[in-house]
Amino acid sequence: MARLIRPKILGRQLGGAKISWLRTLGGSTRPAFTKAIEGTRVGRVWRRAKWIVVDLERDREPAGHLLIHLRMTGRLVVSKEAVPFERVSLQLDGGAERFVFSDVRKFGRFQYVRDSQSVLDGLGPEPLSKEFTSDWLRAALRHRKRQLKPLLLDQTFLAGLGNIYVDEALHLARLHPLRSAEKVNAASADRLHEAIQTVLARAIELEGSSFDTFYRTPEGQPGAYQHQFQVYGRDGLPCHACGSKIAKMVVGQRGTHLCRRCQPKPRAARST
DNA sequence: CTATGGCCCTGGTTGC
DNA sequence: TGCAACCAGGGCCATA
Repeated sequence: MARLIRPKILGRQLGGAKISWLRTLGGSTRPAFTKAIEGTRVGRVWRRAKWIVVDLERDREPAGHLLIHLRMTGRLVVSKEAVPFERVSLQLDGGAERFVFSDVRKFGRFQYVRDSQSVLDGLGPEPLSKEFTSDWLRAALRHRKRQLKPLLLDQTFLAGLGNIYVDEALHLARLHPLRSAEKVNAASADRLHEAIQTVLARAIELEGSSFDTFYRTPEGQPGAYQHQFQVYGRDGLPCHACGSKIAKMVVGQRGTHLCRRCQPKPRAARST
């Protein structure tokens, strides 16, 4: 999303803001937000974990950042037309185009911060960075007692994985979501490391997963990773690897999909 | 440190 | 057919 929206806003000047859902701003008031944004120019557009970061400049000097989190149904669009479920929109270059944050469920954030550290500090490593090595993962798992699925969803442990990609990565690594992290042996940790990178790289390449009317690129196009799903949303269907039925369970209030044959349950967690 | 559950929201799907 | 219950790419917070 950061990469796709970048060419549409880079270097452009931001004008008036229209805020139709206050909580989207994440705590600031309409006047404070508007004053901070108006007249700034878009510098770098980058990403950290699930945050899209838009660096702002005023007279070539740093002037804070927009921190954008799409949560479930957030979407970024540059458009002259009205966009359904607009929550925040910013004039671009005083012209007809607007930079719009649309969000059906209103969970997303489009907030201004002077300093991005407070929000971005404390996040785990990027799964596609050099920092995230199989050695790092092996060591990190060794001293954690949590179940793999909630641990991998924890952004302070590893940043950027969501429900779909955790299920897909665990299946590819042949690991049960309830397995305790400390009981993952070195070979399994290495498989998990590789699976996480494989799944994420491929999903980014295919521009994400679109299985209903939400979840679109800024062009309104669907992604294509949903065609690669091995387990997510495939409960009751045969596993592509072994043919047995994909199961669905609830782990940490999240729907969790797995193949019980490819991802056998560890003895200690055998009761659930 | 870990686990659990409520809450924030709306819309599409499921099931009676 | 109609309507209520349930579920959804996420994350915060309080409590135990």
